[in-house]
Amino acid sequence: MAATIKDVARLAGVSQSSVSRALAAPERVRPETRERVERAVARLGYHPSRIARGLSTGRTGTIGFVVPDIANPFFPGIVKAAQRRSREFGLSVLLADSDEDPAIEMDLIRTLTKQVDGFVLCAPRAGDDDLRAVCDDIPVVLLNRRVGQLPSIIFDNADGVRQALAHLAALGHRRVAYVAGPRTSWVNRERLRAVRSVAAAMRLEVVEAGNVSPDFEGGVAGADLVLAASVTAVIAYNDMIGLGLISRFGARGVRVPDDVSIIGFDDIPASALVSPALSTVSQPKDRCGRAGIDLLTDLLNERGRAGGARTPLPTRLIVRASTGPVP
Amino acid sequence: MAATIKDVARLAGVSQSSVSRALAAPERVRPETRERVERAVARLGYHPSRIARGLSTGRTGTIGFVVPDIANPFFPGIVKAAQRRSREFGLSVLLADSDEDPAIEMDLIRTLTKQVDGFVLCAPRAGDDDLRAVCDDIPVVLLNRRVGQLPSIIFDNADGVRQALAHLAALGHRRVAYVAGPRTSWVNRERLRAVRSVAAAMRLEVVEAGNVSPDFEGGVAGADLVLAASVTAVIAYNDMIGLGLISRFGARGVRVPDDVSIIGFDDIPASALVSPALSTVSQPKDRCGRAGIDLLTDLLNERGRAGGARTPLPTRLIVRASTGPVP
DNA sequence: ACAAGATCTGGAACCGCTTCCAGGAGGCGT
DNA sequence: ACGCCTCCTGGAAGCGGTTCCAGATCTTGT
Repeated sequence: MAATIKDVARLAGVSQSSVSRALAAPERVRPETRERVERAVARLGYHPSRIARGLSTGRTGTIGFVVPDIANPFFPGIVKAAQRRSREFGLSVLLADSDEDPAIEMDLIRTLTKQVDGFVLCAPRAGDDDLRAVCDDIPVVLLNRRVGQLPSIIFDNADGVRQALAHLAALGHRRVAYVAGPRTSWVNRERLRAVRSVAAAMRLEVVEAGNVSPDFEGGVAGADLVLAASVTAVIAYNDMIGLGLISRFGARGVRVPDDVSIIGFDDIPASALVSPALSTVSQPKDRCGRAGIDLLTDLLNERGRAGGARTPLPTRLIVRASTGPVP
Repeated sequence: MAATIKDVARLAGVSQSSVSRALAAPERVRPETRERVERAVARLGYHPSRIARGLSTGRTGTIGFVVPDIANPFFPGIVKAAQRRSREFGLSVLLADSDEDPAIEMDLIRTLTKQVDGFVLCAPRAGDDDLRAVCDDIPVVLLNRRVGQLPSIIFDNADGVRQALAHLAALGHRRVAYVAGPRTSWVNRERLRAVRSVAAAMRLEVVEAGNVSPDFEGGVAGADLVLAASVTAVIAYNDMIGLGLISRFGARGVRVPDDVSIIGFDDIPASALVSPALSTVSQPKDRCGRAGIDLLTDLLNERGRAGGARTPLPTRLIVRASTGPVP
């Protein structure tokens, strides 16, 4: 059906090897040969079979991208950036959604291992040891999580927390709540730790509310915890929780930001659209996606695990309408 | 490195062919042979190489799934369902995001054609002829769009519109606006046509506002068009526009639903969370994703283009807080 | 007990490409 | 004119499976 390298070779009147070379390393064949091959390729509309190439080179030209939930608005931005970057490298992205289930996740990784050159892994729930095991088999870049010295791309959570607390402190708040996400989440632990230490340094009082699930419902539940703690400001583990807080506060007659200020994390699209718009710590999702692919391709090319962990990506506080002076 | 079929054959003391058979068609080998193979497989942790299998069978075990924008909350649900279904079939899904660009889209399709067995294509912007051309090369299922007799999965837009208008009519509305999406969108044309014919049948007056872009900003822009048309209810091409309408109405002091009722399309997650919550015509995204994969696998198995187009998936009006009696 | 058939098995070709290897053609120094 | 090097080229051996084919073994009917 489709033209193969043989057809090209025949039409160009050269050998298969020459066609292969003309395509892969044009400088290694005579200009005339190259031109004949190019003409034949054009006439036949030939595209080399990635499968066959994969079999002989051991490279598939595909990278696996695992996310816990593509419906979580935090991820699409990252995935899109990663895909764009991959396209520039001529790589394809095999996206896998683990449905937040660590078992499916490892299963997915195992079956995909055979058909990808490496993984970009966003696996908040998997065990450290599982991840280490995967890394032994195949190049892996971790996203939004650090495990030992494994290559990873993370955001500067501590600095994000610092910006958020400085903002609140400047508005006169002295007592703030942190609505925590899942206890097992590496990012949650990072943010919690940062909240504690930064608050201590700034002489702010901190109360921990939660853990709640990292979604709208979690925020709704968290709102009541927060109200019981009589604080004037709250930092949420993420924006979905923040949105839940706003909604529930509204329902309970608590005004935002007059009675209580709210800051989220992630800057998901919806945060800019609700009212009041949610102040949030934004993370450069596109840079994250790009950096993940870049680091992985480094790993793929220079066998010598290029770089290992990278310096964290900067975060930035976006002040919107959900934060105001202390009442 | 990894075990190959040869290693298994050696360890089991049988030939490669027997190993292959024992794995692919266990009933075609003696039970004893099968057992020896199974033991060897287990001891070696052998998994056949999909690449190699692909080369000799011509099947990759991967299907391409193209969406215009994975960040559009309409798609993740569909993609997730498709992925789950694919997993059941032992297929992988190669997700590609065309960034709403028809050129990238066709490019993506062309490069992916070599590495997938078929496509599920959600391509609202591509030309009919381009799509037909793709279908000649490789099995394709279209999503949310009908092109001639090409296999496709669509929703029952007309019935959705009917439910929406019936709801509004029951609330006493006589004059409603339709805020149209992109002129080139097949779905928009479907909905527009349905709005016209159903409204005529129900003796409702319809004014068309738009076309606007199918996002929040489009809704904001559409709101002013709607107000200028002095209607008491509006149907938006999709929920993002609906959310924009709600927001802009709020900013202009127009109360929803007291002054004007709003119905969207798609039932994206955010619609349930805003206030007032958006009434909307919901489409079974999970069934859509599943059906897409099912239809494609049918196509893949029975060469004879199984079924062609399917009957539309049912839509359902979800009444929330954005619709009320005519003022 | 023997031919005919059904079952099972191993060898080998093949899928489409890359890459190693050996050899021919041409350029250069002496 | 000779040998040596470099540059190109074609042949062939893989990569790891599947599958066709022919032969070996085992049933079965008579």
